[in-house]
Amino acid sequence: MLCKDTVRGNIVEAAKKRFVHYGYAKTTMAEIASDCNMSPGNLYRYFPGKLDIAEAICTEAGEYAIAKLRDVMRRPGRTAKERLRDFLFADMRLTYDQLEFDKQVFEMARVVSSERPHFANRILAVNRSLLSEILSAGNASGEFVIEDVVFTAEMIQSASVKFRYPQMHSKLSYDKLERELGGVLHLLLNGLDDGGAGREQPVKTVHQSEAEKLVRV
Amino acid sequence: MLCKDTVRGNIVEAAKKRFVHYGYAKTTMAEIASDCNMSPGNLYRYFPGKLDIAEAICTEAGEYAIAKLRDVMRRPGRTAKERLRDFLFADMRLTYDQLEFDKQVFEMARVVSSERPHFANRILAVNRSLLSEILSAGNASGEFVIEDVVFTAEMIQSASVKFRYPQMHSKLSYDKLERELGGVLHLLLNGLDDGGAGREQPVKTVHQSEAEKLVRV
DNA sequence: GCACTGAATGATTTATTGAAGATTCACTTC
DNA sequence: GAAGTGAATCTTCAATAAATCATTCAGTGC
Repeated sequence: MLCKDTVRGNIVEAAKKRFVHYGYAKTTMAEIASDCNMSPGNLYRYFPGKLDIAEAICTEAGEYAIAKLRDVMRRPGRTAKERLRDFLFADMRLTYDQLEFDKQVFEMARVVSSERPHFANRILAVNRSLLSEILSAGNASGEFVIEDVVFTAEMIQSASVKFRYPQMHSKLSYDKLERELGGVLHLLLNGLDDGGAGREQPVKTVHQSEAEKLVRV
Repeated sequence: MLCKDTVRGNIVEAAKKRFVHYGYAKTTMAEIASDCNMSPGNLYRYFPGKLDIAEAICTEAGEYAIAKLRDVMRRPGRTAKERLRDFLFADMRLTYDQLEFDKQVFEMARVVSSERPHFANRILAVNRSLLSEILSAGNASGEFVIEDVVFTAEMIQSASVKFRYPQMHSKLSYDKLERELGGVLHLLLNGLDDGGAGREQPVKTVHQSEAEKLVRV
């Protein structure tokens, strides 16, 4: 959180209120300036443009999320597998809470990541570095035997894309998403050819028949 | 492929030519009708509307893709793992070839799957049933020990979402996608805690440093 | 010369409206 | 009466006019 006492911090706070309440597109620079008791022109002494104010807000939110994830990651007394699970679920939860229920925040995030692709990449890279940390710890403890930790982190990101992109969330309830992430994680951890002993997945023949009914394309 | 001799088949063929050449939006019912030497009104004796003609075309394409995947799946003398690999790569390749290079086809697919969500679900369900077949064969041969085959097929679909949605293709070259699918597949097959012996992944410290440089959010 | 103003500028968005297109239906043809 | 017509209707699209807005900059006050 930027200091509210600085002019820059003030602008960010004022803009955040407007963006969250009315949306990015519907907020004008004049309104933000007016909220800060200054003229529109003066905003440009502190930010190159409107988009940069939004980016600053998103950066703040990103930092908050990273901090939260670090907390989750570093809870004591957990195995690397548990940490990985905690991390992926927390990440999904953060995205879901931030973007699923707030149209305006979603709009802002969409604009920023489409106009500033670099921004989204940076977030993804930080996320990957945290994942790598977990994997390395798992290597150290003997739980994992991973040669290329960063590559593997990238693959975990690829496989969990569905749980980090809100466009996909739109169709699925949080419960459904949790179930799916659980299933994918299980595969990622154990692979397809594990022993199969002590698995919690029940055999659901209902699914089979449902799927079969649909096979008519 | 529908029979060209039926009126219905004729309409589909004429519409396909137009849609592929000029795009869905830019093609008018009057044009399709004219190509079939009939009046626009008469089209409605054979299809409820324009969208249904597009859906018929997509269904045809879907059937073609399924047939191709069945061929790939049933190549003799392959292990279940190899079959799974073949299947996922072929699936990605089909999507890529059909949608990545043809703006018009992509437009049609997008319209149909957004206006007729049911359609996309059916395709996905068929795909899943083929996946299940592979997994069951793997169970039978002892390669896999999977309790709930259909659930697992669903999870494989979740984890490979990135490789079946063309929106995501936009940013990545085919080579990059192949590399990623290879990596994800490796994880899915072997899990994170496998022995690590005889792995083909080289340790690429380049990645590490690249990622680290970005970690500045 | 640093912090700021506010009118000027040019880009973008919104509203309006005329045209084009999807769909319907009363009617014809064979 | 099954197959087909084409003008009528109602929706959607596209062009453009009007307004709004982001951004700039010459100028003000301290």
